[in-house]
Amino acid sequence: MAGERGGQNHEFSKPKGTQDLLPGTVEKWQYLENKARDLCCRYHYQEIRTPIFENTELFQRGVGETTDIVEKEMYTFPDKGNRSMTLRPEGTAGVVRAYAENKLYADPDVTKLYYIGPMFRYEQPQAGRYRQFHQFGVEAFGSADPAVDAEVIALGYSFYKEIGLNSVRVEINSVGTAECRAAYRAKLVEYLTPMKAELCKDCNSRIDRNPMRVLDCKIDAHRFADAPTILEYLDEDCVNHFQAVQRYLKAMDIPFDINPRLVRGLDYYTHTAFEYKSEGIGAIDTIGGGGRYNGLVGEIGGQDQPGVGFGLGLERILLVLENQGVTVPGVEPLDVYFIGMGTEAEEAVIRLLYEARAAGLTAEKDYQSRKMKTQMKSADRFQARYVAILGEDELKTGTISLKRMDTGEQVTVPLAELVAHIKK
RNA sequence: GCGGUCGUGGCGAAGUGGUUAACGCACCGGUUUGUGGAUCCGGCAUUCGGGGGUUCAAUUCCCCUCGACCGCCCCA
Repeated sequence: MAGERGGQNHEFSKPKGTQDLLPGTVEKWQYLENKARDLCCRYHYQEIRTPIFENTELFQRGVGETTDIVEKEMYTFPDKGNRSMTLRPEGTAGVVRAYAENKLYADPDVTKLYYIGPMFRYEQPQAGRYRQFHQFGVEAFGSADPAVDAEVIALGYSFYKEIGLNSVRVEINSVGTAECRAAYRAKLVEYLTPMKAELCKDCNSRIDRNPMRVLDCKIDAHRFADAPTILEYLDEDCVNHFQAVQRYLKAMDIPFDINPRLVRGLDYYTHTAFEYKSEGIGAIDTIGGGGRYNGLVGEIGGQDQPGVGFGLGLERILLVLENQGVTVPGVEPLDVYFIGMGTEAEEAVIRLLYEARAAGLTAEKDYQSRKMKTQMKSADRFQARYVAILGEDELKTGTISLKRMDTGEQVTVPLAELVAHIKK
């Protein structure tokens, strides 16, 4: 699990649904972040950092007024100028805003961006769900080429593979254009309405709000085997686009399943919608998702440009990694732990420590006036490769005792050779 | 927003309506003065999330509250 146990019997405790990432855990985060950066570099995506909060209206318009996110999950507050601000609930809206505001569409090439950072949604926490969570996401603007859809899907897929997650499934769908969706929606409502009385309460409310979601209902799903699918209502362009994406994925040998009922929770998607799924986080199986959003840039106020991107949940990835027993690098061991015996030696050790660190070694000493035996235990805990001991004898001769902790062998070397001896 | 389970020392974890709240791990100290990872010895919660109530008496019973975990909705 990514977070730490919380103590409540203190004056303050962390806000519900948030986590303190302590030493021992942050290394895993750094590992994921480094992998993401390296991968983005190879795919030729560049990092963008946008504000953690934006004008509320950006999300209302960008994400969609009728989405769950906007209707009930946003952290919205007035600032001192009485402007309504919102902690970003997802990454795309802010990046699109920055893209438009900074006129990045002037770039003659496709603009390929990535981000890593916290997102906020006011929800009831559970396994794999937090109020502050973190996403690694990419956005590519300026091309409607289905090859970009495929590249984005491939980038996410590669990320999972490279961090050691081999069981990720890719599901794709096409949600068409607004026009295709409207036609499909009408048909779907037509299909569902006669059976309305037999459907569960949730389904009934969803028929009006978002009929495509009804098909996903856990209670009634079995009744909809013969329901119309969006794929039957795609126009020629949409079909061509969708088929091209599939061809490109096959060309890269990226396995995927078509899920005609895949619906994403954000209103802005057009054409391609996809999710990455995995077992191992309790009731939740989506560890990432994305799609194409032609029209969103124009909606946000820029010169219209097509776009496509994804967002991956880092907490969820970490949970899956943990459940699948994938190990990631931990704390760095120490090259050398210094022990000084006596006031004079202590002072010399201060200097040696400084010099060792300047020379590139990972080095530490005791700061609690503990006796030597205890300091040796510390060195052991820190997995120090060497312990360097300086006492009166060594001071007199300008040497230092170096003990190799794995073999236990100890040698006395001239001070001048200390660093070189440890480095080899 | 709704539902379930739970809340004892740094961590894991027992426990009972009533004088000193097991145990394990970790940590600290010691086993004579400058040497770890083994053993042994000793130390380590005036207190059982917070508040209120019942009772002669509550960590143990009741209520409220906060929090954690899990699930529903929906998603990362």
